Amino acid sequence: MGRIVEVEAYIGQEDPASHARIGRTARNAVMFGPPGAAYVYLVYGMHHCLNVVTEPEGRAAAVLIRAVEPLAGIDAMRAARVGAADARRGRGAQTAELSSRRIEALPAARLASGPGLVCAAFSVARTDDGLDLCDPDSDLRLEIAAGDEPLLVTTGPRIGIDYAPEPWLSKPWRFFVPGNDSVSTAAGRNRHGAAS
DNA sequence: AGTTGGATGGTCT
DNA sequence: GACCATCCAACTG
Repeated sequence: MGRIVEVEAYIGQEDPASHARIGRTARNAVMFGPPGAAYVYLVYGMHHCLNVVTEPEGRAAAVLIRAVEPLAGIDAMRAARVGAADARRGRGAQTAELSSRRIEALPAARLASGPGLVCAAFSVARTDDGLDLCDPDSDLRLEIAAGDEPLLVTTGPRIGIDYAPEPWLSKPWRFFVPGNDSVSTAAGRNRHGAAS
């Protein structure tokens, strides 16, 4: 269990950074479905990314969960990270042990500090594509953080979409908690946009 | 502290 | 056959 501290928005087929830009396909079909569903896909042949479908059926939009601050079940997340690392083949047993050692030494805040790492820590895979994240009985679900004091959120440009033309490339559609240790480092967690 | 390149496979033309 | 909504190790300075 954790708190989401970094997300990115991909809005509509007109957004050239979105998987929906090419229209409905077998991979992105869930994005065109009802809101609240999980859209899970594989990137770079080895990492999964978890999104939440946000707009009514027919309009493709989703929010990518980029980072989660672990709050409970930290041992399970760590074990899942080790398991995900071990699952990769083509590496010698020695390097596998080294990577396992490195994960064991990781601070809890860094267990899900990136979109691929979120899925590794929470054991999210392609088989979770289409799940209803609003189902209170589901193992994988969203909950309202009741009782928490509101967190400061700031914005910045989205990460890893250099192929997208302006103005989309610079749209401040990445939202994160500035200074939070669990925000992804690739995104440069000390940077912040206009709003504060 | 910042940059670079390799791993790796599903998906679409 | 090209293209990735990434991560990490191994470099440079």
